Amino acid sequence: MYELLYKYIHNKTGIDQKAFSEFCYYFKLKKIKKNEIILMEGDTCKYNFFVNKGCLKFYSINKDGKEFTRYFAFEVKFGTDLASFIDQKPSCEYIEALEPSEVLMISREDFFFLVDTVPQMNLIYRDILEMAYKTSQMRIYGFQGKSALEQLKSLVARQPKILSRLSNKAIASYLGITPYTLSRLKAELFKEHS
Amino acid sequence: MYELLYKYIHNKTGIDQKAFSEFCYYFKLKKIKKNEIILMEGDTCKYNFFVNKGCLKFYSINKDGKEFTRYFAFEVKFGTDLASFIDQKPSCEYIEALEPSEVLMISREDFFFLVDTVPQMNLIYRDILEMAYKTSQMRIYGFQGKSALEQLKSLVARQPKILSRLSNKAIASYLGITPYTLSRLKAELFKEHS
DNA sequence: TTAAAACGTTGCGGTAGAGCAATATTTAAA
DNA sequence: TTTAAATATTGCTCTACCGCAACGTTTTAA
Repeated sequence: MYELLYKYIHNKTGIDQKAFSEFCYYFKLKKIKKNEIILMEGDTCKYNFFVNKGCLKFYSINKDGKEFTRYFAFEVKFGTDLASFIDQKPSCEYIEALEPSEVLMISREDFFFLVDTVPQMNLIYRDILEMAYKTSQMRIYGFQGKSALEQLKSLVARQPKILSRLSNKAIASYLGITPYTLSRLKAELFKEHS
Repeated sequence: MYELLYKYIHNKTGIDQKAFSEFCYYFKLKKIKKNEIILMEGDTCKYNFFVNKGCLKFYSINKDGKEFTRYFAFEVKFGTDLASFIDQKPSCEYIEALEPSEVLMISREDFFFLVDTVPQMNLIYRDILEMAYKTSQMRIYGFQGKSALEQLKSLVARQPKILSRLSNKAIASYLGITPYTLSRLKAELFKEHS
């Protein structure tokens, strides 16, 4: 149950099993059905989620009812609505499982208790903040001024398995295009590769 | 010289003049000419800049030679390429003065010395990190799926003076559109308001 | 003060992507 | 296993924005 989380924290901090076992029980296992929503817009995000299995989609819905995905969290990744989690104020996004999933969840209170008392968890939090910022920057600089086809190519380059694992709808909402356009782009990509 | 910086830190932390005066001299005044570039892409960003007067533009140039602006720092704002500043690795962006400007600059070494020794500066750094993240999120969620006109309107709503203070070229590169399109949108905006 | 350079506006045609509709394919439920 | 529902593909038309070109306006520098 805690193997992946241990591996994750060990890789980032060099923690040993004994130290890990002293706090890992703060993380609770939760099974999530496909398409189950674990955070609604407007609710306060009370947990940080570590994905053991499956995939979470973090997205918002704009005034025209269109979905925009900020982030997919696959196995061995943390994910939460940081702004809501940190300040305990209403979230602007939804979190939903795209597959039957298992997460290790930890409450804000417990999480910050560990951040303040376990040096390795302090490092992990710092890493989470830095990655969150860098990921945001990448989305701004990496996509701006690029055609949809170029964006798709760079997504595939970074995460080759993503195309076969996620639906067109999900990927399109991440790229900010329609599923129609994505379908056409995939056809083009395939043409180039043959 | 330090009035604005004192005001800024006082507002965020309640610091008093005496405590402030014990470390403010770590910030050095620098005057920057219009169009002067104070960070080049590829160089390591060694300083954090607090704008006393004028305006800094933070932007990158893509492979087609097009400029994309991430952030404008006006008076009473901090700005730096955080990723480069934190890790002391090559920057992906340029920093340039859009007006004759004055900044208070502090080196990475001194900055983190203060963050680690002055509680109020620790708070300031946390605030900078959080704002950087939230600003990024706003750019992703606030712009995606919106027409250029809607983006322009929300920019004007947030910073009404920006249209008259900055050139079309600067604003267009922030919105990810061409100056031609911006010019046409401004005409449309004006039509609506009459 | 004046000439040159930079910037802003607008007409025009071109293009990427949107979105409907019709069909094919996959997935899920009974 | 069969059928319904969700998803994917593709032709067609439409629109927002691009980008050139030509012209007007403002800024800058000598």
